[in-house]
Amino acid sequence: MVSKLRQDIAAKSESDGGTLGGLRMTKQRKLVYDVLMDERDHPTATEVYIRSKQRMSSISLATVYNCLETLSAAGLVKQVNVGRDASRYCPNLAEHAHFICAKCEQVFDIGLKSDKKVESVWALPIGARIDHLEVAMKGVCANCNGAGEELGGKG
Amino acid sequence: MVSKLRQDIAAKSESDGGTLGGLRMTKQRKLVYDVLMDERDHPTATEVYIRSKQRMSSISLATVYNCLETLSAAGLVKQVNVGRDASRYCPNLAEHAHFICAKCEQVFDIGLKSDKKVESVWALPIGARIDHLEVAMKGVCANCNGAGEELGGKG
DNA sequence: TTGAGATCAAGAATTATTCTAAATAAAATG
DNA sequence: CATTTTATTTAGAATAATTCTTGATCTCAA
Repeated sequence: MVSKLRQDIAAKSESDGGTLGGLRMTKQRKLVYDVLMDERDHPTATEVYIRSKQRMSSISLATVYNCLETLSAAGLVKQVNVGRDASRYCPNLAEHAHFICAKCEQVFDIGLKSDKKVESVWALPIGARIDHLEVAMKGVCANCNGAGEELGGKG
Repeated sequence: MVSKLRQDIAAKSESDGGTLGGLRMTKQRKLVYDVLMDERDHPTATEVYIRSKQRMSSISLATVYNCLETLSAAGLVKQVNVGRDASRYCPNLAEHAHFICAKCEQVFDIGLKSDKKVESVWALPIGARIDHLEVAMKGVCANCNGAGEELGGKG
């Protein structure tokens, strides 16, 4: 059902307007969404703003925030939080965790092992309703780890 | 080894000063730590500040931030982040996740099921080093769920 | 075309947090 | 014990991300 939604959005992206699941697909919203899809590197709101401005110079930062918020609320993108850093945004709707490298600051999507479920390891509180689960990891990526460590790089 | 550390801190808390694993246990640091131990409800820095001020009226917010940062770095407390909310602090050193209720805003510690490991469900990137893993859940707690829903409360 | 409601833009406001600089306290040295 | 050194605390300024406000603009439906 997620991929069905994807197709619908792609279709909308072709045209000029229309709605999507009650969400009006305005030029700005489409643009922001396209920016996220084009380079799936978990940009921050400011980075999305910079990229969006290259294609629509009139767009404002506030609008980018609005769009990201709207798209998140509609379930079309995910807001990614790692520690206290600025939020990042991600159009990968599959269940996944995030790993950020403390050196190069790249963010990686971490998928579930097949047949595994996140909730399976936690002693969840009985009677509670879990609406949202976020898993964030910080460390050093394979590339930065080992390689370059002795060069005394930035981190 | 964690509980050994605990005892040491408790001991220090009795006396006036001393060091602990290279960490100088100043009045302020002890106070902040005691505040966290006395009411283990995951207070924010501001809440810790308010409680600390009741016992040492001269303490400043900056110092509370300093102490929380120092204690976190020393591994004596954990900084808890859920979404974009203000950080909360927790002296529970066991591996656990956090669940925050969107209605009453209470934070619950969620333990691992016995014999389970967090990493077991994730397809971790080969060659990367994971230093830190944080699991945050949001939803409605057992108490707020079911009870009170029809009363049209705040959230 | 017109009116209502949604969305956008610009900039002000807010909030949590960090930084800075001076004052104080504690530890080390003689 | 007096002095020097170093770490910590304090108060307030600064920062950064995000949200809010207001007026303008757009879109939809009649």
